[in-house]
Amino acid sequence: MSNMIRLAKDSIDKMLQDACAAAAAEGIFPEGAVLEGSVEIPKDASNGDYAANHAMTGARTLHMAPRKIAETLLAHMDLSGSWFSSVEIAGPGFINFRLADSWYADVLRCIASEGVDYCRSDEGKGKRIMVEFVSANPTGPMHMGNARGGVLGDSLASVLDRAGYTVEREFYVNDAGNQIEKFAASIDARYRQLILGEDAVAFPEDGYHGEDIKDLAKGFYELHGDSFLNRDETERHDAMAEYGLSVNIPKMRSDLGRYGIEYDTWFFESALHGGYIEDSVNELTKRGYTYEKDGALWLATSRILAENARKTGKSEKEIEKLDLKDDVLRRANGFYTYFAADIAYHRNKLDVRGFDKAINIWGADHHGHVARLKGALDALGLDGEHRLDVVLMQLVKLVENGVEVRMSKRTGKMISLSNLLDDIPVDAARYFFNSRPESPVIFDLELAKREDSDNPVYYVQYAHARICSIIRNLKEDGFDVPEMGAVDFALLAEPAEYELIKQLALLPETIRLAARDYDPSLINKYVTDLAGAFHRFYNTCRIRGAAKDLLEARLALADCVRRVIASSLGIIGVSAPEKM
RNA sequence: GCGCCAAUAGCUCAGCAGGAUAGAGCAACUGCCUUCUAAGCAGUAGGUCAGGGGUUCGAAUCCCUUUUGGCGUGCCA
Repeated sequence: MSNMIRLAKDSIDKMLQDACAAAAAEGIFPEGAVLEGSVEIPKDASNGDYAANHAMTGARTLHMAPRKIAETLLAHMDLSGSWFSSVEIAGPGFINFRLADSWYADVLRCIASEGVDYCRSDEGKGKRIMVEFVSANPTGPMHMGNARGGVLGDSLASVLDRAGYTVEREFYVNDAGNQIEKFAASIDARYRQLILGEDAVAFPEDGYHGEDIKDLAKGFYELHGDSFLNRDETERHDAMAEYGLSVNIPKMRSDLGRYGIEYDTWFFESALHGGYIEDSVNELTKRGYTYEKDGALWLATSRILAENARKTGKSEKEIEKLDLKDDVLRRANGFYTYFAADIAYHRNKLDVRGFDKAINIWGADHHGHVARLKGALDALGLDGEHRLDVVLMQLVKLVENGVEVRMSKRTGKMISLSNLLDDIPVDAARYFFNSRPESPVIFDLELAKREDSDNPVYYVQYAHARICSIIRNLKEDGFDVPEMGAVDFALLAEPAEYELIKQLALLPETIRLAARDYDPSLINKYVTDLAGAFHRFYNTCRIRGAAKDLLEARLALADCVRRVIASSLGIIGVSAPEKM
């Protein structure tokens, strides 16, 4: 609840504004002078704990040298009663502030009193957000891209939850449409090959070639023998599809569960096919955004997007460069396209189920789809531009011994999510894949298997286990973690202690940024930095054996670190072991 | 062709709504355990932030351009 970083920055800004107003009142600054600037945490702590650049940005508007402005501001500023012990001018005109003990003590008091809620804010105001992620085709095993999408989506959902949104996780099951027909035809061909011999039955050219299809055919055969051999093709395919999905969907669910991912909703595409897709398309027609051509029904995507672009001030030339195209909604054969189903699905999210916002985690190969889907929702009056956000993640490149391995179902060179989890621990995989979505990931399987003690995730977990061990030992000595009210935090005055507390204070701000940027990887970086600050503290500041008051203050600090590490790891789905 | 994403230490990556001397882990080298977990800490070495222009007090960060790589540009999903 308490973002001590924000509060400190805001209080600095306020002091500077007040000083500016005071200087203006004396006629030193022009009347009504307003200062703009930002307060940052300098990389180098010798430049203070916070640095303000107001004097430099104000140079132009105030017609005064930056350092002169800074001097004037300082002359009109009073630090007494603030969180800061000193302020000085440095470099080209930075105003550097140093934190006082009161701030450090307040940080620890907040963590102690707010407990698990320490990292929560109400910034999201309870708005309902749906995060849809993975949504892998149920026609085969999940791959490395799904592994990454699963981590990013689940972690992002947790981040948004901590940031005060009401979040639901959803998996969209594509259990209808073209690829299911292909899936069924593939199983059917394998089934008949099983009975009649491989050469007797042609395998569909665009079918799924994986071994898993043969396994499904075998499973089907074990259930039904050759009783389906002479049935009507439609009947056969329906049975095959139903059987295949009944095996694959629970498998996806259990694999994801193993990965620490639980969904609130598994939404089936087939539920949209009972008239809702048709209704959605009709609605677009009613609103005048469709037309018929070559027997198909088209969405005037180019018109919609061009209108949107004009609203944002784009020139006709720029719009022309967008190379906009229209999309088919209903094919000449009468079937609706995937795009039509997707429009209906997102209309369902925003309209029927009333989410304030829908966030999708998609592979970068779908990026061409984003603007079109948003445009279609705009056309439905659902403001897709603002209510649908798509996080595009770059795909995973698999490397073996330094050589790229092309993943393809055809060659069988594929590492599925369940294979991955057989080879490396869940914690390592979750930590590894939680990287910036727009950066490509190079996954070296040999390295990942080998990376046991070298993996940064253990560095973090080790810090947690270390603290637990310290607490256990001290308990044997008769010391429990003290009540925070009884602790004299002013005793914590070592540089390593200040650094550690500053790091603790950073979590709410990190969550705010991660939620704003849809980038849960910021939590990885944060918790790694926190673990580092703790390890340094551990090496310079002994707890056991210190004088009682100091021991208790340090023990209380260590316990705060333990709780913050545990809750940070919880956000990214990594466990916090008490022993290693 | 057009569009989107990327390029930072030998390797994997941080740093990106502009801020001070570009960071971390791994790998290499040197130290630190008779005291709370050495899966740790301290230090050394390692860089044309892909190349070139521009914007300004200040650019790895923003803009333009070139190069390289990935992806997209379906009556596929």
